[in-house]
Amino acid sequence: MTTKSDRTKQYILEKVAPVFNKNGYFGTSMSDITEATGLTKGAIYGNFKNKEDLAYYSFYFNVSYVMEKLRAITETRENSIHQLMGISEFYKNDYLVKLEFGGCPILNVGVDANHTNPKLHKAVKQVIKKIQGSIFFILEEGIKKKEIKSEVNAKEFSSVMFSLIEGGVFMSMTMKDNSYLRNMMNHLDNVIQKELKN
Amino acid sequence: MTTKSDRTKQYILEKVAPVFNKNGYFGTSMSDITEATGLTKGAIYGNFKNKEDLAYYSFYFNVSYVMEKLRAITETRENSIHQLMGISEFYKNDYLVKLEFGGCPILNVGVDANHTNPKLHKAVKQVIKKIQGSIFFILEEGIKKKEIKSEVNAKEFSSVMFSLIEGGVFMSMTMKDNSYLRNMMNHLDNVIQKELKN
DNA sequence: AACAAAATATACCAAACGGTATATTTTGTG
DNA sequence: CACAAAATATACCGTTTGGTATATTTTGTT
Repeated sequence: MTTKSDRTKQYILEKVAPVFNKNGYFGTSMSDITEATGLTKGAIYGNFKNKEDLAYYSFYFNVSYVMEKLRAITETRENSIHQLMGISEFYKNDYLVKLEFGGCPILNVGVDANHTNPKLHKAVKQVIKKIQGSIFFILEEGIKKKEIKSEVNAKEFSSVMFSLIEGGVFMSMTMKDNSYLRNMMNHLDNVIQKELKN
Repeated sequence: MTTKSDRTKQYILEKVAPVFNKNGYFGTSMSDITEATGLTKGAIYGNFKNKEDLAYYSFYFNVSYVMEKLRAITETRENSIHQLMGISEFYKNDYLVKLEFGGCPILNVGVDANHTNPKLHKAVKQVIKKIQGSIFFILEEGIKKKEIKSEVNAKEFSSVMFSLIEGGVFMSMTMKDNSYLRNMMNHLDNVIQKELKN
């Protein structure tokens, strides 16, 4: 059973998470937050310890969408090559539509929190490690199943693949031009076909 | 002849530009600025119109280092392939050393200003266009001189190459791990050799 | 429907914010 | 070295900041 507080917490995150994602930690004030939610400080501070706490949960709220999508892709496809291509496809199509959200929370908070908020920065690092770990796992399984060339360095490739994604996301977001991310994912597809596929 | 004001302006930028680069626009307060410079508000506002103005010049101050380096690389090398490899080399070696600076200003301000500061955001877009334009020019010249395959899409490749760089920079900065950018530049070298070189 | 507990609103706090008017000091020139 | 102009420091402004104590309302249970 969900309590009133649980529902309000969720509601607040829904409204506030995109604001943090767009404006950053210092760029988001408590009055931005009360305005976005239509609630008062009493309600906000009754549900979250402080601004940092709220930013922290907002980050995970934002990141959960991507995490869920990636999980779904890797679960519904058996072949490792198809899994990797699925990720690329996601960023090529679905992802850019979701940019009303304010772009990639990993990128945004990664930059925003790097020199200013150790707790948030640590959270970003953990999420990156987790996603990169998932890619690494797909690669290793693919090598085992002989779908992927045995000489592929899974650690290195997972690093490059994630960097490719974030690079494309940054450029498309900043330039307001989808072609950057699309070009990057086409490039990734090409690399997968030529360098990975057995 | 340089006036006192000119010298102070330069001094302020030297001290303040890294602070803006690290902490972002809202994360940098006027007291951070007076503290970093050892000057008072009177001196700051006597030399810059306001905080935004200072952030604007700080961005160009930060970006000038990279611009200068890239210019030097393309000027000292004749062959287009060597020019591109030179850029990769720069990011692999020199660049990571300069990270005390607070990372790539294009990345940082690109993310920071995107939804909060149109003037700064516009400045970032212009710088990106300029650098990407330089890469594009190298590619086209290389194609003309038959150093680069004629079927290469220069527009697309310049887009991918810049995205590769920023992706690697973001990951290395966020993860505090040089290998991301190094892996990306190795990947770029590989692509240049295999897909570009005639 | 009563009523305690939980949740939200109101009213307030000191501190910090960006910015300015003015006083003081430093600078360069005759 | 005098002296006006330029540059910097000081003192202050109203507003907003994140946060809290308390009053009021809403909620769920008997």
